[in-house]
Amino acid sequence: MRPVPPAFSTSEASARRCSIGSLPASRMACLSSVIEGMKWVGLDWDEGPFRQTERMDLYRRHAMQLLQKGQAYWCICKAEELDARRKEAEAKGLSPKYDGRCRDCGHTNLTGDAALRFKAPQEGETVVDDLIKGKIVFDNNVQDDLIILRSNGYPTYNFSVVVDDALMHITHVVRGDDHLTNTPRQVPIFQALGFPVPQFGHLPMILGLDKARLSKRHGATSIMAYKDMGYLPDAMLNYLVRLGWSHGDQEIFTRQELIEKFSWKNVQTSAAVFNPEKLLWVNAEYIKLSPPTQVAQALVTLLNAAGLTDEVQAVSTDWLAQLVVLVKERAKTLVEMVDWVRPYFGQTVTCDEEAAKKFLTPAIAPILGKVLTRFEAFPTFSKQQWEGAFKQLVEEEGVKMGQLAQPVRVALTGRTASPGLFDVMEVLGRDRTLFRLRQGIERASHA
RNA sequence: GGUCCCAUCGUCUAGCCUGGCCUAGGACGGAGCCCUCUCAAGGCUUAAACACGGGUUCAAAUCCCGUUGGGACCA
Repeated sequence: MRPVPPAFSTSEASARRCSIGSLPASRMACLSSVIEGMKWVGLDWDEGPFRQTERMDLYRRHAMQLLQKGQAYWCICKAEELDARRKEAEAKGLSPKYDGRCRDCGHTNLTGDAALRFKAPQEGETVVDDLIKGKIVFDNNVQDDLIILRSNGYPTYNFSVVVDDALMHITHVVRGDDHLTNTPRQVPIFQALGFPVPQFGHLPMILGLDKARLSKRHGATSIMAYKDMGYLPDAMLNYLVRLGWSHGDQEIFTRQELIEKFSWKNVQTSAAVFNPEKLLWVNAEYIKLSPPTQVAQALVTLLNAAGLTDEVQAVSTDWLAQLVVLVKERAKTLVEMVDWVRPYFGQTVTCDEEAAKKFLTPAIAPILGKVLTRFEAFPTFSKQQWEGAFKQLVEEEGVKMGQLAQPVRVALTGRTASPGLFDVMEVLGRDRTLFRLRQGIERASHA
């Protein structure tokens, strides 16, 4: 899936179409994951998806129309013959295109196993004024008389998309640049059918780290895998759009900005390498910038997945948002955030053994006791007051801040790394802070 | 093989159209420093690129030609 900057798809003249070729059942699963991915990042469409298998009569009708107008003809050459002749031509150094044997024979399809070929113009040139690549000129004399209906009666890709685009009044065809050379094959079909030719825009491909085209092969995870890995849909969209489009030095865009600032001129012409590290950074930015309630909402899914369902149900959404604020600048993904946030659920704390061994020692227990006493003296929690009291004690005891802060941190969170001590206390609340402190002292004294 | 597309730091890119302001700017990642109760975040500094060769011009990353390299399509 190649995301198109939303500005394109919102331009009033165009309906947004999601079309699906004829796929074997095995690939339908793959397709639904594309649709799921589009929905997740909020790429919307107005019509469809359409299944080409349900539109057969449309394609056949238009094919017959071309036949009647003399712009198509039945070809009775067998596949093996064509193969042989192609190889022959190649051996002689000629272009391997169809030799036009049946072009003017006026064959009919009596036997029912002829293929219908489009009479492609053989003179002049087909000019495509691409929205992204600019003017591209193709010589018509290298164009093949391509088959539009196979001998089994099914339309070929290049024909069916033209019929679909025309019938659906598509004004802008924007697709990967792997379709670039299909364009001069399609344009004459629009013209032969008497339809206006839409504007074309060919976006460069996205490559994997190895510079090979991005595919499921080399771990190019499906877009939904990023949801599970804790990426925000807005971050995903921002990264993907920015990959191949730019607006000066700006890196982070709101959806609105994306729409307002989009311009074809700034779409990159060359392929881009997908860089997971930068995506990670963009995601971190979004975690920091997005409304905490929104992040919290996305986090809940991951929390549940991590088996914290009961814990989540026990707390308010407001408190979850507060939690997000507490840890948002240290988590680059929601999965990381789940881990950061774990210690703040429940009454007691799960203590990291090594952390406890190092910081909750008998030696520190007495000072910890004094901390507890001072805190207990306050009937309610106040960041300023508690921090003041703590610092005063540090000074009186003649210890370094860190010497006391780390043991308290371990007592409160069970870990040696956490957000600011007093921010932690605020989220924990007075009672749980005191409770965990007492437990810590208990543990320290008996260590 | 033919046709078409593409080419600026490792990566995403600005600049190219409308040559001079480019001793090539930003971002990710890297290195270093600062801040600091830990971990982050943040701030500052730094290394790192115009694929190559010819032209045109007073002047080219920018215009022209060629080469090389990558890619797509055709079967």
